[in-house]
Amino acid sequence: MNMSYSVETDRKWQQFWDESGLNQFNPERIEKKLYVLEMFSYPSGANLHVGHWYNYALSDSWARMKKMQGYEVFQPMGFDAFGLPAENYAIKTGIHPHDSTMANIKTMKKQLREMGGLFDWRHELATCLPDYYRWNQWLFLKLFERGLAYRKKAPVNWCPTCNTVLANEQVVDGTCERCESDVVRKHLTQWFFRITDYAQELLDDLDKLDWPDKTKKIQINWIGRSEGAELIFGAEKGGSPILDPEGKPVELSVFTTRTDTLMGVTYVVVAPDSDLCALLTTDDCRSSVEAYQEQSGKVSEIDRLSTTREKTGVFTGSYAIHPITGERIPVWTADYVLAGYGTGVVMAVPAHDERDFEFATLFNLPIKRVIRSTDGSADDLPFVEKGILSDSGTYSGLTSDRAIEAILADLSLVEKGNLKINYRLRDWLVSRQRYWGTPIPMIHCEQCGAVPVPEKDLPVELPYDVEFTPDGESPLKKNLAFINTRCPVCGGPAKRDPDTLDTFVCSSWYQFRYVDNKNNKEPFSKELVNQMCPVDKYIGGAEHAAMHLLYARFITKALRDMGYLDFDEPFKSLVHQGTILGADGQKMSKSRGNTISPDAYIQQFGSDVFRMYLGFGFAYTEGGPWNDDGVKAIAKFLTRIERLVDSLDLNVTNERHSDSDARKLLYARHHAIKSVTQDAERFQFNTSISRMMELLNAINLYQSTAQKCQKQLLIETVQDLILLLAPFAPHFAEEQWERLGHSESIFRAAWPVFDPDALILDTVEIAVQVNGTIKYRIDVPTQADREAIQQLIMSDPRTERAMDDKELKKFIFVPGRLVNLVVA
RNA sequence: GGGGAUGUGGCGGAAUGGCAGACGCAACAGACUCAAAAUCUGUCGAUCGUAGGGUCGUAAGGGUUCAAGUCCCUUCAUCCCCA
Repeated sequence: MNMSYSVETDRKWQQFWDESGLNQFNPERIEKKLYVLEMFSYPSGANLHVGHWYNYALSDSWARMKKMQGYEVFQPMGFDAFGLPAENYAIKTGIHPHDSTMANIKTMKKQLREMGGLFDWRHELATCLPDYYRWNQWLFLKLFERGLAYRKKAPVNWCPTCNTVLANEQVVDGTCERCESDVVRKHLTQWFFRITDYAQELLDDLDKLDWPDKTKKIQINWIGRSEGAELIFGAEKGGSPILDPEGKPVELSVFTTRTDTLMGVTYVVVAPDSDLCALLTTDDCRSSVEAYQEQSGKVSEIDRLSTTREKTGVFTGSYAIHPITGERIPVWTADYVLAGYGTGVVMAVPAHDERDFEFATLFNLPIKRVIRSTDGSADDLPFVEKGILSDSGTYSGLTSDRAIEAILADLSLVEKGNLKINYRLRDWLVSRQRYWGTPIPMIHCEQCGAVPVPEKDLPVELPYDVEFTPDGESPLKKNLAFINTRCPVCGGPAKRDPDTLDTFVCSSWYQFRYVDNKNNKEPFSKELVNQMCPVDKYIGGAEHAAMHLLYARFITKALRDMGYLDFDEPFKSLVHQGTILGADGQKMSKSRGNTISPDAYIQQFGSDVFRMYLGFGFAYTEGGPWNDDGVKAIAKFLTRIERLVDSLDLNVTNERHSDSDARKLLYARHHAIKSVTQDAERFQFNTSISRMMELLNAINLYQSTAQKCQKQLLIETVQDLILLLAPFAPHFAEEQWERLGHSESIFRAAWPVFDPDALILDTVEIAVQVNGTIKYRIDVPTQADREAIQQLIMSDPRTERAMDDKELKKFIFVPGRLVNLVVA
C-alpha cells in the first residue's frame, strides 16, 4: 500500500488554513452563527490522549460539515487549568503548578493544531490566568450580593497523618490514598452557592433541552424532588421540654412521604452529624453518643446509605412527643440518617420501612403495624407499599392516600404539619482548602465579619510564592503577605479567605467568556452573549451529566436573574462521546500499561487516518476497546481513493446519457449523500463512513464494468465523494480537491445535496412471509399498490406451496419492505 | 447501597416494531508473482442435507404483537457516576 498522504500533507494544509483564516469566526455573518463547543480540558500530562482526540477531532468533523452547509461556525478552545493534579505534581516534584500548567498548555495547543481542528484561537482562554479568574471572583461577589453565596459549617475529609484536607477522589475505601491512614470528618466553615433555590426551575427546564434522555434522567434523580409533608414532634429530656440556646422549646421537624404511617412511629432518629444531636443528648448518654459520633464520622456517605450494611446507633436519652397521641417516643441517633438531607431527623416506622425495620429488630425497639394490604394479599412486615390503615385510631380503615390528607388536615390545625416538597439536591460547596485555584474574594475582619473585596480591587491575585507541603493549613494561609490585609469597611487589620474556589466554578460560565474573552471591563458583553449564546451543540463526557452540567445551568439562570443575559439555558443541544478503552477492554491508564499514544499513529499514517478510524471503529456515543487493525483499514480506504483520483481523466467531455449502469451509480451517489448527511448530523460517524465506502465500491464497480463509462458522471461522483469525506479527513480531502483542479479550500465549497429522483428505482425487492417467517423474496414494481401486489403474490407458485393449503386470514403489506400472509 | 447504561458472528459494529449481521477487520480459497508483500476476485452466524432447501439464532426465561435485537416483566453479567 503506497499512500502519498502523510503528515507533510497535514502540515501543508494546516498552514494554508491558518493563513487563509479558515478557522476564524466572521461576526458579519452572525445571523448564521452556530456555536459548537467541546468541553474544555485539563492540561494534564503533556500530550493529547485518545480521549481528547475522540472528543475534539470528531466534534470538529461535525463542525466542518456544518460550515460546508453554510453555517458560520464558532468553535473556540481553552483550558480548565486550575485543579488538584497540578498541585499534587508540585508537591511531588517541586515544579510550580503555574509553570507545569503553562508548559502543558503550550504542548496541547501545538497538538491541537496538528489534529487539524478549526479552532478560533483568538478566543482562547485559560482559567488559571488572572484575566479569567478575576471574573470568577466577580461572579462570587455578585452571588454573594444576591444572597446566593453563604457560609456554613460542613464536613471535609481530613487525614490526621498527612495533616491535610483530602478531596473525595483522594479517599480510597475510607483511607488516605497517600498514607492509607483512616480519614476522619472534620467540620469547617465553608462557602456554598445556593443552587437549591433553583431546584424546581432546573427540573422544569429540562423539557426545553435537546439532551440525551439518560442525562436528563440523571439530573432529575440528582435533584430528587419528592412530595411529602413536614411533621412537627416535640422534644423533652428528663421530663421537661428541651430548650435551644435562645430559650425556645426545640421542635423536631421531620420530612416524610408517608404521613399515613404516622401512627406507627415507634422511635425517632437524628443524624449523628446534625447540630440537633448534641442538644438532644442527655448527660447520662453523652459519652456513648459522642463515641458513636466519632465512629460514624469515619464512615463515607455512600456506606451510610447502604441498605445492606449492618445498622448502628445509640439512644440519646431524650424523647420526642408524638404530634397526635402525645406519646413519648425515644430519640436515637444513627448514621443511616444524613444531616444534609431534609431536616436531619426522621420518624421511624419499622413496620413499613425496610431500614427502620432492620434497625428496630437489631435494637429491640417496638414494631407497630398500621397498614394492611388493600386486597388482602400478603403483607408481611416490613410492608412498604400503600394500603389500608389499621390500628390507627380514627384513621383506621382509610386508604393511605386518604389518610395522608386527613392526618395533615388535623395536624395543620395545630400547626404541627404541612405539605412540603423536598429536594435531594444540596447546596454547592465551593470552598477548597487548596492553593491552585481562584482565591475567594472575601476578607474576614474581627469587627465587620465576612466582607466582600470591593470590585475595583479585583482580581485578588493568587500569589506565586507559596509553600505546598501539607501541614494542616491551606497553603495560602501560610503566605502572610497574601493573607494579611485591611478590612475594606473599617480599615482595620483583617485576613483574606484562605480557600480557593471549586474548579467547577470556572467551568460554569466559560461558555460565555469565550465569545468576549478580551473584555477587561466586564466578564462579557451582554449584547454579544445574547447573540452568540446559548451554545448550539455541546460535546463532552457523560461523567459530567450531574455536576458540571447542573452547575452551569444554575449559574446561567442566576446570571439571567441578575440581568447579565437574557436566556435560560447555556447548552441547547448536548452529545456525549463514549470512552475509548485499551485494547484489553480496560480503561486506559498508565498503571495498566494499556494506553494508546496518538502521536505514533499520526507520524506513521497522518492525522486524518487516526481521526477517521476514531469515527469508523466505534459507535460515537458508546466508545469501546482500541484495535490497531482498524487503523490499517482506514489507511487502505484512503489509498484507494487516492488511486481513484489518480485514474481520472480530467479532460471533460459533455457526453451524458442515461443507461442502467449510470442509473445505478447515480443511485449509489445520492444514497450516500443522503445517508452521510443524516448520520453525521446525529454523530453516527461510523455509518457515515460506511456509506462512503459503499460509494467508493460502487464507483469502482462502475469503472470496471460499465458498458460505456461516462467521464463527466464519474468525475462528478468522485467530487461528491471527496466533499462527503472532507469533514472526516480534512487534510486529505483538501489535497484530493486540489488534485481535482480546485484552487479554493474544499471547506468553502458547498455540501452536496441529494436528488430524491435518483433514489427511486423501477422495482424493489420485498420479502414474502407466511405467519412471520420468510418464505421467498420477489421483485415488485415500485409503484404497485397493495391490490396489485396481493394479486402478484397470490398468483406466484411459491405462495401456494408456502401456505400449505391453509386459509388466508389476513394480508399485511408494508410498502417497500415485505408482505406477511397470516394463515390458519 | 443508590442512580445511569450496556449485553447482537472469531472481532469492531449495522438495523423509524417490518428481510438480523450493513460497512470493515480477521480467516479461508483463488488471480497476479520465481517468491513474498501489496493489490484484485470470491466464501464467510450455527446446524442438518450431495443439492434444491430446512431448522435454530441478538445474555437467560416469560409476555404483548400478524411481526420483537427493538416494547413490557423476571433473572444474570459487565461498565460508568455519586456533590
